[in-house]
Amino acid sequence: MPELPEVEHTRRSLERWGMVGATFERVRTNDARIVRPMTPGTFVRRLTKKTIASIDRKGKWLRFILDDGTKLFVHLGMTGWFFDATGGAVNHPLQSASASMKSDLLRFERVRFDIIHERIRNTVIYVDPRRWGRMILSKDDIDAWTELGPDPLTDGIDVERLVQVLTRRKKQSIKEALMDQTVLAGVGNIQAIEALWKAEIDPRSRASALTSDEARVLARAFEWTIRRTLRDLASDHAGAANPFLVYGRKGEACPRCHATFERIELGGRSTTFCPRCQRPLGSVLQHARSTTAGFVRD
DNA sequence: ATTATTGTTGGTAG
DNA sequence: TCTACCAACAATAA
Repeated sequence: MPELPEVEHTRRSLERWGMVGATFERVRTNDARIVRPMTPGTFVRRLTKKTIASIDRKGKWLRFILDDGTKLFVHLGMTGWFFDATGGAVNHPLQSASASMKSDLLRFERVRFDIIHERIRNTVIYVDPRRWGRMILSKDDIDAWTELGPDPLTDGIDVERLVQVLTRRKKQSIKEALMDQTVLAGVGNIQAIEALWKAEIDPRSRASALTSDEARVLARAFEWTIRRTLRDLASDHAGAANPFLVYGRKGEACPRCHATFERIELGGRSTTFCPRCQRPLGSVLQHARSTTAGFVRD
């Protein structure tokens, strides 16, 4: 289900459900795909009776630190969810977390955690229809975690570093480059689309054309879309409708300039953008200055 | 029946 | 070693 904001929301939900400080009383799974290369039996044996000291996140990965120093890494893939058996599901940005949807998704239960925290028992269920998610138990940090770039929310965006790493991407579009997890951890298709719109940057521009000034605008745009998505996920109407301004809105009017949004493909991923007010890198600031003249600038 | 979907990875080529 | 491209993974939903 996940990009950075959804995974962060999931992390906060797991904390709210009492997972930090809890002990795994019983773990059940028979899904050899999600826990690979460990077998389900080994996974269950290694996790049972361990206590969770903390849960942190980098990009789209969650990391559970256990009391014996081992770590459980979790990636939600495209369709991974956590459910609290007694309460609701983690909110989904694009779909309702209604009771009917929950019971529908429970057909795809893959891992079940029975936990106990200060004598209170709870059950947390991992559901994942497409089974692209992963759960990896390891003594050390795994490569997939270590190799991630800085996380925009926890580390912030270093504008000069961004320019420097993107300068090498001579062939790649700015949008594809931003979705590379070593460039910025946690940026996926939706957040890239929303941030490029906010920054008024044409997603087809070569990544290497990004200037420092444009990178600064882009960094602010990421902060804007990440905070906005987090706020939406925490609201009680989350999942009621598409909360995004651009993603999934091909054919609709751009809220800024009222041109019609177009959909193209970049790096095999669907990309919605405004053909009028999203400009090629190199001309973005001049354009922004001319179009915001007389208006308040953020 | 066809097309699209919020992500990563492993192979290949340069 | 780094960059770039693509098929594969699985299960729906429109």
